[in-house]
Amino acid sequence: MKPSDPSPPAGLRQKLVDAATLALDGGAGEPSLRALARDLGVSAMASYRHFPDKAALMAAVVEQGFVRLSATLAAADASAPGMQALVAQGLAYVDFAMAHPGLFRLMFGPAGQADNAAAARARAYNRLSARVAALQPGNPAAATLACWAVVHGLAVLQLDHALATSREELREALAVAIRGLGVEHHAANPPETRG
Amino acid sequence: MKPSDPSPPAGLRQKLVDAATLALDGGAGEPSLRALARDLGVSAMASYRHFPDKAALMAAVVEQGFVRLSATLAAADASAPGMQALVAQGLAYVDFAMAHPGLFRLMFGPAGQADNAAAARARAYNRLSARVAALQPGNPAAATLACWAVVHGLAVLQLDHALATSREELREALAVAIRGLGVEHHAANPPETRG
DNA sequence: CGGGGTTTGTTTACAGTGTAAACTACAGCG
DNA sequence: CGCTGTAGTTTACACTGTAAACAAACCCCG
Repeated sequence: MKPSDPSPPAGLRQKLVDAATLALDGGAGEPSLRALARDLGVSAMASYRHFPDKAALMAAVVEQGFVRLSATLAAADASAPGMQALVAQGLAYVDFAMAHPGLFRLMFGPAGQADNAAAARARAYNRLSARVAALQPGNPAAATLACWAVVHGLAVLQLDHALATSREELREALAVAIRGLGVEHHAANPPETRG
Repeated sequence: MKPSDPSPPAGLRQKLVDAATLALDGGAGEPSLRALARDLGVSAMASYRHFPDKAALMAAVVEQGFVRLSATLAAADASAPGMQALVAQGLAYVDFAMAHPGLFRLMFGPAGQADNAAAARARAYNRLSARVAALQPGNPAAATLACWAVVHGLAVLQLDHALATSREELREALAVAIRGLGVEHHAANPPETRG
């Protein structure tokens, strides 16, 4: 394969990210740089012109993953009013994890600790936070945390050992948990459980 | 290193598991078989007398991890009555994750899908399930799921991007979520959200 | 006691990986 | 024209997981 056909002049970087994302969801774990290069008809060292090392490529993949997840979440958030938006977001979150298991695991694995990934994650978190705060004025921080935790936990659990949980059961668990969080601001006593 | 010093005759298997567990929590990702062998003063191929491949070793590590986690959880469960036992278990769960980040990630990563790991996980899940069912007769399945999800999500989130969440905030989020789940059986309408 | 079989380990060998180093083709520009 | 920067190449190396063949130590049975 001679160096003479890149249709977009500097498209390799994006192609690498996309190919890695695809391979990731293909089931087998992290693809090797060489395999990616082979798929793209390029030499093994080509990726080093765009990323300092493999971890950087993976970080880029993770970042793009968060952008997509964030967009999906935003769409779900806008699809329903009030508390139902939370449930919708939760389901979208779990759906994303199931649709892109490899990517999802990478996003929240050790590779997801890169700075750009953290920033993208923070953006998604802030949107959720605002939504939750509107519904739970009492203790928005704890409620937001708990809310994300349920959803993320559900996603990971579902992903990992398949829980044998149907989508309906998922929705129900989600609804129960979120309603539980929301109902708390109706309760009379937010007890100070002796910190 | 000549073959002439194994104090316990067949202790290599356990030593491998322990060394791998230790290395895992040392920060750097999955240790290499060769590095483990080096640490134990044994040849690179020695582990293949005890495990068919690296994945099997890791599965054994995961299994032992679940045994330990289960024991920790059981202790926490017995340390307080009623709903406080749930919060205690949740905190113990998160503490375990923080104390053994590498192991924890492995346990719930793709390596955790081996059969023995699934069995160990099921045992822990059943204990939790029983505890939750006692507190939430209305919809124990969904509540159990949600409960584990919050705790697991909290652990993973805390692990991953450090959330900058103090232990107090964690406890609070945990308490809020679990109380929310428990309070639901006080609520008048357990709605059938049209299954 | 001796001898075979199993267990536990060894050495050697190979394909695949991430990556450092040096090199090449090509763009734009003085 | 030559200079410089970019995007890619080939070559080389240390390291990985693992297959294959071999060797010592154990057990049990004669």
